[in-house]
Amino acid sequence: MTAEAHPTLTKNQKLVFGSLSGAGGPLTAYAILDLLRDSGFRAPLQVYRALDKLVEYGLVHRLESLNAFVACSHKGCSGHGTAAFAICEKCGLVSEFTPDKAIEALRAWTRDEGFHLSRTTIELRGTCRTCAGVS
Amino acid sequence: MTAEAHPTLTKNQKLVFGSLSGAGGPLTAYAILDLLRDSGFRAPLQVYRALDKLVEYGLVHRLESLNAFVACSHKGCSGHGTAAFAICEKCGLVSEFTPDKAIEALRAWTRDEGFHLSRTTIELRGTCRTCAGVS
DNA sequence: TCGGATCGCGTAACATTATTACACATTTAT
DNA sequence: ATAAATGTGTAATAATGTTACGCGATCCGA
Repeated sequence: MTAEAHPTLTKNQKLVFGSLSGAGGPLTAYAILDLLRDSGFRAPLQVYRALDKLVEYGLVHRLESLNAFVACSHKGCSGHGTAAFAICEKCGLVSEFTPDKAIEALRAWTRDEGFHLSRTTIELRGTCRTCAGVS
Repeated sequence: MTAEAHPTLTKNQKLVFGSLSGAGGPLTAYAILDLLRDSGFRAPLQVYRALDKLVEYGLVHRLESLNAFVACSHKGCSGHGTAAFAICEKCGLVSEFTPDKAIEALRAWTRDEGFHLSRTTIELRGTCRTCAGVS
């Protein structure tokens, strides 16, 4: 849970985090860039640099299977453990959750193997309750 | 484990699967393309089409966090369930395993949520026993 | 056995995602 | 005050993935 404080955000980091928070869902780096052109952003690197830091601070997660980024759902987020994501392939809804049992099972494997874990990606693809119901 | 037979592979599928099997580790689509130029491959699409099918048949896995592909480690593979991957960031070693407990825990979550699961990605990043020992 | 439907294949062009290289500015610690 | 570290801006380029189009082979029903 590493509830460590993160540094205060720089201007660009605040802008990127703001656009992700406002989006209510995942955005690609280039989508963020487009949103922030009015705020003076001109190049992808400005976005990627801010995202790197935000991910490092635990304020933003990267969705590997989407090549996109999403604000952490912990509202007053100050860092936390591994998260999992369920991604609806119909409506795009992304649900963040913390599957403690699964995480512990994976950790047990790493202990047995002598694997030093630094980062865990868990992403579920499928159809959310609403879309599954509609069929 | 859905031990269903897959269709016999086409020429391109065999070539792509062969290059992945021979590699002993993950390859990007473009790395495969380069390996197969001598066999007549000219364009990325030839690789991606074959990979799509091979993934569908369960013979190949996609590593989302690497944008790469790896042959399934089940030697005489004829399809199986969800796999997890531990990726060493020092030496590039990728270990495939089947974390049944973790998978069941995730499935339990999907049942509670009414989420219809179609595909599960579990990828661990870190340092393998050997590289961790070396420090 | 003819004809359409499906599937695989080849090629070109293009779209999307991410990084490298370089220069300058700002902040931080001494 | 100054050196080091961090953040910023810009341009160019690399890496990854997709769309569009046409052709040939195979499968299958009429």
